Amino acid sequence: MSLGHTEVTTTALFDLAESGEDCGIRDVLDRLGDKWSVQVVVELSRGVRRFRELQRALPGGISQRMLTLTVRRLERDGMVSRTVHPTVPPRVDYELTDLGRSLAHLVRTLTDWSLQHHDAILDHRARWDAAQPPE
Amino acid sequence: MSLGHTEVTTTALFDLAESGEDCGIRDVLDRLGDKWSVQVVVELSRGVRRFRELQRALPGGISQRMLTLTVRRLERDGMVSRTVHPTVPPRVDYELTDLGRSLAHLVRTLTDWSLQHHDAILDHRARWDAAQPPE
DNA sequence: CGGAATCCTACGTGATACTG
DNA sequence: CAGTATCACGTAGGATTCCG
Repeated sequence: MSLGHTEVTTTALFDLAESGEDCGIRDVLDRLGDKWSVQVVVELSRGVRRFRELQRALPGGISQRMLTLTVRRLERDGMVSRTVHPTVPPRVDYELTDLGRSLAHLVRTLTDWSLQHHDAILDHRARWDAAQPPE
Repeated sequence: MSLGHTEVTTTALFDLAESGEDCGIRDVLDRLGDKWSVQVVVELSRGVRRFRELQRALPGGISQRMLTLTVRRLERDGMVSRTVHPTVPPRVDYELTDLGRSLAHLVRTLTDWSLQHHDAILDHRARWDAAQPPE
């Protein structure tokens, strides 16, 4: 499947405000920034989910391919555990790990911030757009 | 320049864990997730910066085009103020707004979390990669 | 059911050249 | 200096098909 092993993603050195060190924030942002990871983490924070359950639960309609890629990447990073039950038909359960639950808390912080400031952002946008070249 | 007005980015409804409401988290994540915004915010959190200053300060080497796009989007969202001094040669100062400083705090939270868990993530990745089909 | 493999497209990003 | 305009490219993501 090739999830693009680490050499690719570890491009980013990043220099933080007071503590002038780089950190792995790029790895985290790459996951948070993609289209589905956050939604998957949120849904899994509600409990164990099977593959199709997860797919149907996500608003917007994720494709099988993207759901597979997303849970695989989360699993690779240790956020999600994947349990295959050798039954027929097959059954695969996905669940947040401790690390994943920690990430869920972080996501919670993000959503809280978004809720608080989203209106202000949209407001600024509207003003900025209005001030742009009438074209 | 067309920064893709709001219709495009407001695709995401998003359902949060306990509070089953959607919020503007997608707008925020789109900005946090792109390649340069976080670095720009961090650099600006250190003080006012001119265009070239900003460009030279960013590790990795951002192109003029991407720096322009990045600061424009941040300005559009109300995170950054842009001040043009009508001198020759021109001088343009960029500075975080209150909203931008609030975002900087959020970024701080993100980097802290990353610092705490990055090792664990890399660890899991190494293990996952090693466990993969030897191909 | 839970994928993998393949093909295709849109968009984010980079490189380069030009301008006031 | 601080941009804008063009082109060119890689890749995230979607649609479809096939498999155990």
